[in-house]
Amino acid sequence: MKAIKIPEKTVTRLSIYLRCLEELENDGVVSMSSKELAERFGLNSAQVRKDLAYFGQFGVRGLGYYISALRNNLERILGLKQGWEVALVGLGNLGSALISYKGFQEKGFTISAVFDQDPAKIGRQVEGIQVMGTSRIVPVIRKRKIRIGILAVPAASAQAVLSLLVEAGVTAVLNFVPAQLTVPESVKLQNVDLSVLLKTLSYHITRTGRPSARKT
Amino acid sequence: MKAIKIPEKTVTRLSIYLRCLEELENDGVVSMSSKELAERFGLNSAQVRKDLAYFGQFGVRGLGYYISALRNNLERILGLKQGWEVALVGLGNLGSALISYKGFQEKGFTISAVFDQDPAKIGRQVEGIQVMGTSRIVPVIRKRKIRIGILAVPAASAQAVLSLLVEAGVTAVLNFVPAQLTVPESVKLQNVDLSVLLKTLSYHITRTGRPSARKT
DNA sequence: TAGATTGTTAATCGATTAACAATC
DNA sequence: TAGATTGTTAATCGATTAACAATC
Repeated sequence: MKAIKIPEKTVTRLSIYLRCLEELENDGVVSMSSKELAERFGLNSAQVRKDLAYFGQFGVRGLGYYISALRNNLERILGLKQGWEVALVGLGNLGSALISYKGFQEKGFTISAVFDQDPAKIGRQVEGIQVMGTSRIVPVIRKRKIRIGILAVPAASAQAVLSLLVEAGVTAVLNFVPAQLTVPESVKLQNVDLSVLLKTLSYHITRTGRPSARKT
Repeated sequence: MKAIKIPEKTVTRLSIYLRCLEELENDGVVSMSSKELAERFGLNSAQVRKDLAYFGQFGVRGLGYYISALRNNLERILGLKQGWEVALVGLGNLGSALISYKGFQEKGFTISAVFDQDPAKIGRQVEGIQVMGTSRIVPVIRKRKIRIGILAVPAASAQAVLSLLVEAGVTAVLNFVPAQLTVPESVKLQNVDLSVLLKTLSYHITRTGRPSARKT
């Protein structure tokens, strides 16, 4: 058994390829070369071939890739052949937003457990799900064997809640909390730090744009 | 004038450093070495020094960095000494979520214009802001000199709306739409593709975890 | 077969890290 | 001054891209 490490960036690109392949399939396209695909993605054709080659040989020399077969393979590789249950912790502004956001469901990710520590929220129904207290995190997630968590709590309690999620058996967390959090090696922590992203935009404007839209 | 290109990753790390410095300052810490700082960030000390060195000499040899002065410098570099107005386009699930999310405001980013193409939404007040039709994007953003846009519309209309934002003079866009969009060189498009992030998690579980939590 | 395109190796590019002279 | 730590150069590492033999 060889242990070729697959770059994180490759996995990210794979799901971008997949999105594009779904569109192509809908348009009735049967096959395409890595060169044509790369143009759509705005990438280099060698990169497309190399990304795919990490997982096997999916192309046909002289012809290219069959769209439908490739789409199928990418879904399998990414683990999208099955749906996933997701546990959301934190029902503040962002958490509430996420639970009513339909985008996750469409991709096969179902928020099926919601936790908050506010007694005023516990017991309420949100999008058909009863909100539970944080003391229920470990038993409920364990029982239902949920593997994905979404962390949308205040920064101060983030590490404590994250540890509970990990204890409960979650192995992948989508983290919206702007804080330096630690997880065991085996757990994947995917950070979505909106304030960092905005600051990057601020930097860009400051460096490249003429000053304007000042707000006091 | 020299044109040293500053890596995107450096800018991202700068805003992570800033968050940590704010905490340290609140704790009354006066100074710290790059080694100690790097430990907090989970990074290499040489990287911290190099990231900072792109922008000037902020340290004191033999001592380290004064927390307060460094925080101040990073705020200046990132363009956070001023507040920024932000235009939000798309008042669906995610857009509604974002407008009530208080996290942006706290960091000095104020959503001050909201657009949607749905006649049922136009004219309504949301968080004290009157929703405008998409035909108002160009005149309103131009008039108010807004430089940052948030894109939260359906994929099908994303490119058209994005082009309007660019036409209106926006130079930085936080994009939540999972689609391949194009902007002029001068415009910074920051993608936040939640479904890609979830698929990365799915991949991680599939590769590393035991199968479980199957949803049909 | 001739033309096209893959899969893969080798070259290039860029980012991270180690090392150290400069200097507080 | 002696000890510590910066700023920066050089070495290393990893990811992207060019090139091409294999082969449909």
